[in-house]
Formats: sequence, C-alpha cells, structure tokens
Amino acid sequence: MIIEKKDFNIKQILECGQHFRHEKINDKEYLVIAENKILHVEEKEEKIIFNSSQKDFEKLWKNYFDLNRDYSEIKKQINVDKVMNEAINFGSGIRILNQDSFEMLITFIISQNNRIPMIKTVIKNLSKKFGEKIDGDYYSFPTVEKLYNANIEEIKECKAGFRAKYIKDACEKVYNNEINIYNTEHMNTKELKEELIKIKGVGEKVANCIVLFGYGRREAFPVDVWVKRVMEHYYFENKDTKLTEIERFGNEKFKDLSGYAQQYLFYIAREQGIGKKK
DNA sequence: CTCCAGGGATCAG
DNA sequence: CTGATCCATGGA
Repeated sequence: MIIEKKDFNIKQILECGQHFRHEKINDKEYLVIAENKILHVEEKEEKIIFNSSQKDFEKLWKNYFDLNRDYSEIKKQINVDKVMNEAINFGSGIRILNQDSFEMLITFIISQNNRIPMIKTVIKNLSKKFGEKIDGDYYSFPTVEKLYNANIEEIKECKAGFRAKYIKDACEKVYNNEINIYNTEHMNTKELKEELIKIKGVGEKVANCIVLFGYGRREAFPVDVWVKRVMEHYYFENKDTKLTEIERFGNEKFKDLSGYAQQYLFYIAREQGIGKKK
C-alpha cells in the first residue's frame, strides 16, 4: 500500500516517545510490531510505502497511524505562538498513533523512572516470554490472561525491576474486573483516568499517557521530565514549576488538542536537549 | 565513582 | 496538604 507523504515522518512518529515496538533500519525505514503483525514501512520521495496487504492496511494500519485525521488543520489550531510554531515545524511529521489500551497500560507503568531503550527491552522481554510468536524473533504483546498468570519473579526476569509488582497489580485488577478499562466510551477522560489511577504504579502522568495513546483522548497533557523542562524554559522563565500547574497551563492553552501540542513539545525538547542540565 | 531515567508509593512534617 | 526519600537497572 502506498500513500502520499503528507504530515508523515516515520522517524518522528516512532521516536517521539509514544511507541516502543519498532526497529530502526535507517531514518526512512522501520519495522513496526502491532497486534500479531509486523509491518515494514519505508519513506520514498513523496510517498510512504506500507509493506502490507490491503486487508491489513484497512483493518489495522490505517487507523493505527491515524490516517483518517487531518494534521494540517490540527497544527494550524495549536500554532498559537512562536514556541509552538518552532516545535510544530521541527516535528512536522508527527502523528499520534492509536495503540492497544492494555498494551499502553503496561507500557507506561514500565516507563516510570526508566529510559526509553530500557522500556523497549522490558516490553520485548515480556512479549517473548508471554506473547505469541509472530515470525522470527518477533512476538505479540501478552494478553491480560497470560500476564495475570505470570508470577512476580518471572516478570522481574524481564528486567521490569520494582515495576513488576505494579504490572501484577494492573493485571489482577483488570482480569478480576475490579476496574473497567474496556467499555469506556461512556466515560469522560477524568473518569477514565480516575479508574486507571486505582492501579498501583499509575499516577497522573502515566494515566495521561495511557488515555492519550491508548484511548484516543487527545485532550490529555502528560507532563514528564522533558515536558517540564521545555515548558519551564519557554513559559515559566526557567523557574521550578509544579507538575499540576504545568498540566493546567497546557490544558488551558491547547484545550482539546493538548495531547498533540504536548507531543510536538516533547519531541523538540528531547531531540534538542532543551533545559537539560549541561 | 556518581548521577539519572516519559514517576509514584510511602513516609515525615 | 507539601516535600523528601526510596525504588531496580543500566548507561553516561
């Protein structure tokens, strides 16, 4: 499947901190794992080549890469000042992926106080140990039931560290229907976040990432170390500012498009090391 | 060696 | 309520 290259940069999409199940071949060529599929994506001149069947493309990848949405309109609306103009131009090919909600739950529990390469390693280990083989050394993300039946020691062996008990708690609460993470259409974002925060190891930031990347709640504004740095640098005169205040500032500034704004800001901050101490 | 990572739980005040 | 400390692990 070939589509026109517009508001699409595979490197920016996969390396803006929302996705951990890919392998880089080069800047314009990646392997992406989702569900029980492996996709080879390649940028060529003004086209994007999805090496998949038309059926898989329509059923999975089209929505996964959020191709039904007009990003030029979104960018226009959040381009409210000089800072955002620079961030949007820097990451102009970013799109927010629509990923599996349970996978996002576990993924962002793993993300806490961790580095991106290590997050990828833990997810790969969990998938290899508890997922289904797709092809070669690639495995699908584990189901709730599989992870629920794993014991803490096995999860720790995947290098999850102190987060293993959080993963276990998440699986128990989901498997036993102590929390509802599946029929969520009737819940607003605040209610959904409150539900997720009942899980140990899920706080405000992790909950925001889960609803943004796993539930399409694009009004969420996760504030991590990088967003804190870039926001303090540009909007708070480098003064140490509370996370809740930064989140409120973002939500008021970007309204229901906060998640997109946050993602352009995260990407430019991390790529350029904005605000990082020496 | 020390410091820190897409934070949160727990404890001290 | 706010702020400090601890948490596994590995790379800089």
